Amino acid sequence: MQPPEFLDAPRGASDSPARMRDRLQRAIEAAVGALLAEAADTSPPPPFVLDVPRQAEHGDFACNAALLLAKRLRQPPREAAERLRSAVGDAGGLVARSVVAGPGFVNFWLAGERWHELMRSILRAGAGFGRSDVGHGARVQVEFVSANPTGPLTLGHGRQAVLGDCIARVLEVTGWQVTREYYFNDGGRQMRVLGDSVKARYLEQLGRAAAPPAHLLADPDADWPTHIGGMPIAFPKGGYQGHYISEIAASLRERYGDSLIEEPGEGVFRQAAQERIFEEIHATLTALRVRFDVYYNETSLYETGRIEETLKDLRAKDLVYDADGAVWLRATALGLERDRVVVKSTGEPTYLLPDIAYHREKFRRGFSRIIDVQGADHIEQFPFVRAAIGALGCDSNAVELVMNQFVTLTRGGESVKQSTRRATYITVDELVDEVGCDVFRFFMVERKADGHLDFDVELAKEKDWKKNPAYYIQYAHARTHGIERKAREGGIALPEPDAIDATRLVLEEELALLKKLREYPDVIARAAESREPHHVAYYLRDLARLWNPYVQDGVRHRVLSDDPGLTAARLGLVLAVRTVLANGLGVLGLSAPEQM
RNA sequence: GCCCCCGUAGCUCAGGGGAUAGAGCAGCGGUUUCCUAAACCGUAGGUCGCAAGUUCAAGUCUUGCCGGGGGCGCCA
Repeated sequence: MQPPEFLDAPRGASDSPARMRDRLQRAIEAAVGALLAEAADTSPPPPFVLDVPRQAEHGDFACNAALLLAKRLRQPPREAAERLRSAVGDAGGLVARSVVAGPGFVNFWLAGERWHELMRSILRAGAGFGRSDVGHGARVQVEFVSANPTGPLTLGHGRQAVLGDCIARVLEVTGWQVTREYYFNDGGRQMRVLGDSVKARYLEQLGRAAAPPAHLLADPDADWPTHIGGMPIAFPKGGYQGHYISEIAASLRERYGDSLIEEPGEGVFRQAAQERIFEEIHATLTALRVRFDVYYNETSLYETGRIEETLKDLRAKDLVYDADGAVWLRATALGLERDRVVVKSTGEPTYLLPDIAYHREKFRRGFSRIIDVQGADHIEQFPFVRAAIGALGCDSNAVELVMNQFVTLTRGGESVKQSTRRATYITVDELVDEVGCDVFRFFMVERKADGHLDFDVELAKEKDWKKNPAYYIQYAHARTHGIERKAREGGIALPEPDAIDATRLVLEEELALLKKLREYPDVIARAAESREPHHVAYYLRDLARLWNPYVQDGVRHRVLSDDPGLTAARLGLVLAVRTVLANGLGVLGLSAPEQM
């Protein structure tokens, strides 16, 4: 029943905690199989769960297999559980004790020695602890942010930047080869409006045009006259009102004087605005420690003929038709609720067509997994893209959507109104200046992506660091270095992993820490699989909450003591906690300071 | 009208069908000879929006309703 290598393994051999659970899992599977065979039941075994119970009294692991099995064995659950328990036995020395509990759970306690080997395996693995190879080096693309270069990044983009980056990081540590990609949406109407907005401000600054009055700019539905007091109004309806537009216009005026008056908004103005804004976006992302491997230009899809090709291929499959002077995607034929326009009656594609072409390119570029991180405002779009590329022969199941809801700001309990149109919003730059990159990232990634995020600026700015969760975790890490510094001062060397006798750690809080450390690889695996990095943030808070009090109570269990063996064991714990905190902070893209 | 998200402690939120539902902040009461008091301990606080259903077992899954947010264009 047990894998032979387990029995043969030399004591102290690398025995990863994840494998400890796997072994127990296999032992239970075998026992379940035996019980079913005895009952002449040939159906597949039930998918039971073996997990870490909330209550420590319920053991190191608890299994619900007997509850699922009871009916098929025609036995009361607790009786089935008892049979299962004895069939599993000690699982080859892995299990010290097991009991039937509650309605029919089997609770397992691992043999102490096995449990303590965990610490050595953490120290040996170091930065590799928690890593795995479930991705097998497969190529995955994570596309995120993808904001149009029409203005500074908003908090929604900031959240997405951190979220996407953390998803990429957690995939990297689980064996995927990740490409971070930003879809640079540089075609289309929005960019023309941007150019026109800059040109209008340019003309206004030269006294060649009048600015629309503020009350009209404030009203999205307002129409405005062509002239005011004999002066033409150049500013486009729905134009970009941010102060940065005027700044770009002013720099063009300084450089070119009035020689651009006859230039179209779409030319120099648009180009200058796009470049300047993109530089700023790039700088913001850099300040957030977010770096992209690829900036993919929408315009390149036109230049390489991919747009036309996609349209042609859709037409060949009878998935588009002409109506009202436009070209429609026959989405209803793909099971969706309505058809949608892919080429407007003006001859210009809508955003949908390039998006389909782009996703098709993702497959052509060899990604086996494609993750789109998108704001809730784009959610409607996704099913159409997915259905269309599926119809074109791509594996649409390989495309995933990670949706993130918007960010609201509160400052001292008061909500702060954000309005892009009126340019009365707080930018990522401003907020990062205020709270710092680490805090910003932590707050943005701490919440589940598909829920609204209430960013509490007061808490984020909190310099009373015991209240600020980001600092609380970093401080826990810094403390491990504090102890190391103290040890060095006292001439105490850090122990080698093999020289540590972890069985000296017997206090309840020490065992609680070891158990928490053991969970780390599971947390990472789960965060990666579900694309939910917030689990890592919560885990780190939990771990810090165990660690800070432990260090604090320097009377009950001082790390540095007169007992060299105990000191070595506790220094081992210090290093193990540090390793896991540092690895987890790394997955979230936060720094792990040695001193605060 | 249709679609998506949310509804869990005073507030902000975790919770992978399992046992007595958790954390942070804010309360209240304490702790300083200490590896950082930038800390810690204790305490209080809940009909998990409501109602049915599935299940041995529902905060978790299904349906309906109520409440909040967002989206529903030949805009992106």
